[in-house]
Amino acid sequence: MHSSLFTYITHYTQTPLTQQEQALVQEAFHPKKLRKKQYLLQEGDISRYMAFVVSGAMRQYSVDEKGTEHVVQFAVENWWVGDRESFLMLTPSLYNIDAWEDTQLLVIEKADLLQLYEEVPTLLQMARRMDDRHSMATQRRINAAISFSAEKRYAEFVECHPEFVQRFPQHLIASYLGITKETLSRIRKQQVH
Amino acid sequence: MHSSLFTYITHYTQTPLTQQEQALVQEAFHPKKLRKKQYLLQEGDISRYMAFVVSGAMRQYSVDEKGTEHVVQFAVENWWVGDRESFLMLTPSLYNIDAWEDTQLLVIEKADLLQLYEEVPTLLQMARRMDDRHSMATQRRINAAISFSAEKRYAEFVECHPEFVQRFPQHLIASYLGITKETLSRIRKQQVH
DNA sequence: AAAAGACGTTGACAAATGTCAACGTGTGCA
DNA sequence: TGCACACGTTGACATTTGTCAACGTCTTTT
Repeated sequence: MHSSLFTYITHYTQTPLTQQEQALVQEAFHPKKLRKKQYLLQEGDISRYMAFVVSGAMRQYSVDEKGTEHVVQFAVENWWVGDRESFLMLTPSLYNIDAWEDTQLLVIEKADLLQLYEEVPTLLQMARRMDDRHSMATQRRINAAISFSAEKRYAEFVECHPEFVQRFPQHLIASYLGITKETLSRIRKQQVH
Repeated sequence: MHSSLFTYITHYTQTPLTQQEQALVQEAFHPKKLRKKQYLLQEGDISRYMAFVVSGAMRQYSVDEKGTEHVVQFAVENWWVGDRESFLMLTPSLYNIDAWEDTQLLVIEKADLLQLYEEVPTLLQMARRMDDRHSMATQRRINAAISFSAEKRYAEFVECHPEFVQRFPQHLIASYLGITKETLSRIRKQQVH
């Protein structure tokens, strides 16, 4: 159950965990199963844990006054989910996180994570690398949002996230790109030519 | 010259630097003056350093095929500038960074920064806090970009960044919000009512 | 098997935003 | 002093995108 997490950590740090470290990690991360449509977090809740996706697919989204959903983040195998702002500040979250498919998670509580950072320096290193990657990706997404047309944003999305294109329906991808499902449908129709 | 940086570090970590640590920091960060319109970084360059803004105002922006500029980030006193992606990956930057006003910087090279992280743990702690704040801010900006109307994005911007509203002209703020200067002008006209 | 719902598509129309050109006002430079 | 330039505004118009309703196809549920 935890082995994909070990693989992930090693992949990002080039440093295998010792047996003892593996034991500490295994103890801190608790398996959790979510069925399709189940919530991991609801708007207003405080995100008291972060979770590693072992298998399945999740999404993080906000809901506006009209009830329209806006996908802020997708997550599939070997991604992390959790609202960072709520987790860090212990404030009510602005977002919902739910399972788009039946999903296997490894969940860790904040206090345990902080302690684990002390005990397993490799994990801290991994967190830093992840943060770096995350900040680069968000910078690009912001630049795309303010610079590119909907058509170009979609093309970039398909190129950078083919795994999401197969996994999530178009109306969710549209909302991730900040457009409606109808607009995305028309963009796709044009591109076939 | 370096005192505002010391103040900043202490503010974010609640840990004053020792005399010796201050000396190390002072040695690693080099003062640099930029006149209005001077570049710190040009598209295609590799961002070999990060810089702390002591005084003045900078902007980071991309330029599209049509030659239109899109502001990705503003930075004034007590902010950091530098293209993180280029800095971390040592790849050519997609962005330009230039001085909007005459600006005083404290510049640090990558190798020196990494070494300083080892020597001054407080600095590492500061970096982590900054990254946390940065990731929370970008998450909100992305959510705004995909969920809010131009009008609402502007309202939020004014509320969250009054310092930028006074400091930068409207056409730059428009480009930061992903709209044209004409649209921003009309939004502002409506809101006066 | 039937019913309900999710998903994608299409058309007609409305609303938001962009484009282009013109103008007035400052500011700083020659 | 005068001239160029940056900035913001406005109008007319084009383009993009959203909204709403309808429909067909699947899949899921009953």
